[in-house]
Amino acid sequence: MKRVGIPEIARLANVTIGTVDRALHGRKGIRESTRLRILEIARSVGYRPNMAARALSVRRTPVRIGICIPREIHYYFDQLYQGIAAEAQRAELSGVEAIWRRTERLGEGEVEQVQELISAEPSALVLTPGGPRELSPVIDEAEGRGIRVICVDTDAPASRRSSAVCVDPDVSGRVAAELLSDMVPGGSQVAIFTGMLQIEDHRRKTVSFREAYPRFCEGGVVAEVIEAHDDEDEAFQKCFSLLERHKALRGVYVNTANCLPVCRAIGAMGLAGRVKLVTTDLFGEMRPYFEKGTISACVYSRPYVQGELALRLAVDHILHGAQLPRSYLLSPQLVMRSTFHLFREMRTASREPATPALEMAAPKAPA
Amino acid sequence: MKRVGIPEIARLANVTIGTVDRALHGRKGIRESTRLRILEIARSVGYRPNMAARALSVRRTPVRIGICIPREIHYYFDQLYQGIAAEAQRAELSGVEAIWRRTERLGEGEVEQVQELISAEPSALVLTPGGPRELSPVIDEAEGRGIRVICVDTDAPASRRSSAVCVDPDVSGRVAAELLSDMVPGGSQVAIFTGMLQIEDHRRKTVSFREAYPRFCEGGVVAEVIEAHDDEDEAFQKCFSLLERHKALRGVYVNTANCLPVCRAIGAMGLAGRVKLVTTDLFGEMRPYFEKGTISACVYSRPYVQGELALRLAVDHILHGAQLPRSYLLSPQLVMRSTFHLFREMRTASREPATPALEMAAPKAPA
DNA sequence: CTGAAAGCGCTAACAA
DNA sequence: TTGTTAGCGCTTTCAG
Repeated sequence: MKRVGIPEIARLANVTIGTVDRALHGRKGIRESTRLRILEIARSVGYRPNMAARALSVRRTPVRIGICIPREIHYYFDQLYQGIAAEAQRAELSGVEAIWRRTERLGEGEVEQVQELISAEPSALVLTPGGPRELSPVIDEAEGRGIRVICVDTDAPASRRSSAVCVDPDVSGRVAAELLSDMVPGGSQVAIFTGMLQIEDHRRKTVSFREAYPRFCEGGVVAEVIEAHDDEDEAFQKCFSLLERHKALRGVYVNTANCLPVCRAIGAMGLAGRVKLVTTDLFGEMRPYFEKGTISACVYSRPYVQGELALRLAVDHILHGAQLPRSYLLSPQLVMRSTFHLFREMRTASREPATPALEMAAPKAPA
Repeated sequence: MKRVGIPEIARLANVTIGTVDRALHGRKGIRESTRLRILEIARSVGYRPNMAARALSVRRTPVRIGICIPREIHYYFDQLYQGIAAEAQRAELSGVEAIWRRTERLGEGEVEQVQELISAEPSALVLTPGGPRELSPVIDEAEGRGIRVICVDTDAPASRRSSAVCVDPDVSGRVAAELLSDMVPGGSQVAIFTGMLQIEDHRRKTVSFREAYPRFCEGGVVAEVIEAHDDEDEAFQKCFSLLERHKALRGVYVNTANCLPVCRAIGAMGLAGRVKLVTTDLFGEMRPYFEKGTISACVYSRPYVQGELALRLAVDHILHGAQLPRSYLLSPQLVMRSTFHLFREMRTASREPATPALEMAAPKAPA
């Protein structure tokens, strides 16, 4: 029951800690017989190494993990940050140090930042490659130097990155199509609001929705795909005129964070709840539209969870030697009126320090 | 950029490490002026404590966490086990030891097991209180001895347990109602399949569904509530005759793991996809019914995540002094045809993982 | 009030 | 082949 360490094993084996160390780690310079004897003793007393002591002792090159992610966009990357930071704090106990570089926007100046990170010689890098084309050579260079690169949220599939934690945009679009088709009658017309189709993420969500919707909804038609360029006024105007143009419209899928103007336009037309709305991001300002039933569901990529997971993969790999999956595909979380209040993203505004949350959860007040 | 420690601060401040320690920790026996001076220096050099060293230095009593959960039921508790075990393995790095006690069934002999765990004097207990009434005094005793008790999956709200990680069954029933009402026309009749209404979890899901469904679906009616006692044949028979009795039935909500016979009955009647089916648990055998569209959605409590979270709360509390929320309410995960393949539960029925290796490889030095 | 010193359990360099 | 010893950065106790 009591925790025994190397000194105790040494005592039991009538040797010194040096010898025990050699035995336990398969080092050279020890007779096979004593090694076996010591190992047997270690096993019989249930020896477990004290990792804190080890970390403290071996700290020649500290374990460092470089992180390069953008600053917030409608809380999205802020959630990603908090997820990574929460996990990084935990890893600190195990002697892991996080080196942060945050870019102003997704992809902006990331090449330079990542190169800086590489020059710090970390054991791993966690990145959101905004411009996979430009970044891929840098990623490959890092991997060439033995730095494991883990992409998070966005991927650089053509690079040699070791792993990627993402929600597949195709799945995101498809499940939105499935949900929406479940909520409208057969043959219904629906529309898509996106940001810019040049953006990989927007394009793929849009394409997979278009492709999946008619399969899920017999006779269903995607009447329009509208680019609103993540501009509030533009989105409102375009949605408003869309709804006037297509009186038969039964559903709208918004695949950017820019859903509020769409909610407002639908509300202004008195169509809240009648035109089914499926959105993509999740943040505090959406609350009233969940409550009123304007938003029927949200297909959310859970950046907080992705961040935790990405850093955890890195740490588990470095410290435990765990294998890195080539990619780690998460299911998006479906958020609805009955559940939105349970998500940390809904506690907006207040810059709370990262709670020890693996998942979104709202601590409720003591009864 | 370089990491400075207490000795370095001591040098800079022309004091010894003892004094720096006093300043940093607000201990008594230090002049206010020197304390401020040291604090200022620490801040300016960006002091971050070395957690490994602290852990090593301060830990006289090893950190143990007792865990008492049932063996698997349709993979559910097996997932819970794996979640806890995965997190426990990680925590091992930080010197946390897990003590396991698994009961044969939920609540069966748990009092004895937990009492045994208490006698091992752990820092925390993670439990699934199957019989909250009998277990509450034991929980209270543990808390009285300073052992933090964290309930997972099921709660013992009347006890003095420090925290509980759960999916609220009311929310589960409510979101099922919301989903189903979104998928059927107004005024639709639906039915509920449950296990036994004496079981708290079944009852609450059933009640909240009944209460919520008419609110979400105008004119909607819960035609029947059927207890199938988690018996396959009984469920099939009852579902079959239900579907014959109510030709107008548009949806079914199954709130136990016993959904397969319902799927079969719906299939046998040629109603797959026409009668919308919302289920509750998630396991490999459900795959074909997701693929065929028999199951429209699954409201899943993610025991794996709950397990990870519960153990993590315990560890973060003990090691980092993080506060324990009185309850941690998770949102259930909505699983659909487009996403079910992304869940670990859909992979082959996994056996218990082997006991962790005796010795971990030493952290390898970066190249 | 402040300094000095002894470990925590482990690794690693050097001695024997 | 084995033993000895010096730390890793921090907490803690005992002197001054």
